Amino acid sequence: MIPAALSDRRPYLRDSEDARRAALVAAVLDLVAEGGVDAATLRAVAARAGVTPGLIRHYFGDKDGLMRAAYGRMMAAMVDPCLAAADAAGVDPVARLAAFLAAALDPAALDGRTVTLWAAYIHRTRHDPALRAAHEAGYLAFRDALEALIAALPACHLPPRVAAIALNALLDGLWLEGGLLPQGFVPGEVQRIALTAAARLLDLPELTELSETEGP
Amino acid sequence: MIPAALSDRRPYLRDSEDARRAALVAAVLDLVAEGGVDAATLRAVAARAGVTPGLIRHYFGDKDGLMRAAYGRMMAAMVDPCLAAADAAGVDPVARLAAFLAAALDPAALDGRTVTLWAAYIHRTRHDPALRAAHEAGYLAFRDALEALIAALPACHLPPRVAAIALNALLDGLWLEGGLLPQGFVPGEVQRIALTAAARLLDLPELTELSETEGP
DNA sequence: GCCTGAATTATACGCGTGTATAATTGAAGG
DNA sequence: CCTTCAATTATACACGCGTATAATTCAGGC
Repeated sequence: MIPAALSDRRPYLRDSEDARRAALVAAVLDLVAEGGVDAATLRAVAARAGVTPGLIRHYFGDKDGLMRAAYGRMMAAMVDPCLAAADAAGVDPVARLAAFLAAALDPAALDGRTVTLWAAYIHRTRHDPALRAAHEAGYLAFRDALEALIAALPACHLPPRVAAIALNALLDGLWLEGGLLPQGFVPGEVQRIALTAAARLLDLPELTELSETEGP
Repeated sequence: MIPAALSDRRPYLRDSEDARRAALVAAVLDLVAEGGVDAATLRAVAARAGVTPGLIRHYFGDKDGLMRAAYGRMMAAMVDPCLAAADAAGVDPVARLAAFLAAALDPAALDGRTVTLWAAYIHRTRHDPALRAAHEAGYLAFRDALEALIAALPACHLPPRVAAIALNALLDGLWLEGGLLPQGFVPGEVQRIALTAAARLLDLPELTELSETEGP
């Protein structure tokens, strides 16, 4: 046996399969957000996850498998908090909608990192059928949730589908602009605009004061 | 002199500097739209433009120079038609706005190719200062034009800045969704939703019939 | 009618990539 | 205690990339 001091072989550390998969996926998302898809080379991913490139092949088969897993994780991280916020807001339809909107444009989600990450994947969704399916599923889940929230509203003069599409587009656009040009808005402005515009689209009384109920 | 039949050297064809730059930039945009940024290698770009990789270096210095030029061209192709449509619509503020909106969501602009192209560049705008400046300039030009159109409107209960941001976000989102999920909408639906939502946001009478004045 | 110089092509280099396969490690079962 | 097998690392390979530089071709000035 070769003494540790003389062997430059990387120490052999075991871990659970779940932990390894999670670490590798997290490394991909970090790298993509920092330097674009190009930065997420297998070697860089492995280094950040503290393992060796071969392990990626062991767990994900090839690079496409890794990227697909990372994309699924990203979509969940974007959509789930909004659904959870609505559910946590109780039963009042207006409060539920306001909570959903506020969560969608939460400063954490508005981070340019997330937008960059999302954009970096978009072009792949057009050519990779698996990614495309994941994209459509996530997008429609979000829009359907929005449509359900709108349908539960007391009075809305627009068909729920139309209102959901328009409101969803408004959220997407604000999320995009807020994430890409953070210094173009004063803090909280993006959320306020979303609530104002949503109120006008849906014939609702002003929603803005609802979001300011988070006192210290 | 070696007979042409024996020389496999590519025929030497001269062209103007403008034509060469335009051909190379067009080749970049085509390739990026088709296969993402990865597909736009210097060799592939040169082949599509009918030249040799060395020419790219001659005209653009390095790959970054090429990509910057292509980005500027893309932004102009997205923004200019909207400005032109508004100017061509005469002096009525409402007609001008409707024309601008319709142009922004024109089927040609709504092509998934354009969205893909745009997304493919986004992550670079976060790290490349020159691209970032180009992005901000194009974005703000668009939004300022929108704000000017809104400010000229007869009555608007929203501050022009807020209305412009919201409407711009709505356009961005619809453009995104329409381009990425074309089969998720019936033809013309995206434009109709944009006009309906804009009318509600701006306290305007319905705008939808304005876009249907294009009879044969 | 040559000669200069820009436009264009050709070739070579070094590097990093994804993939494949072999070598090692350690834990669990008999 | 030994065997077995999955988890992990190490090494090798072939390829395409961006860049650099040298060789060619053509047009215009003298």
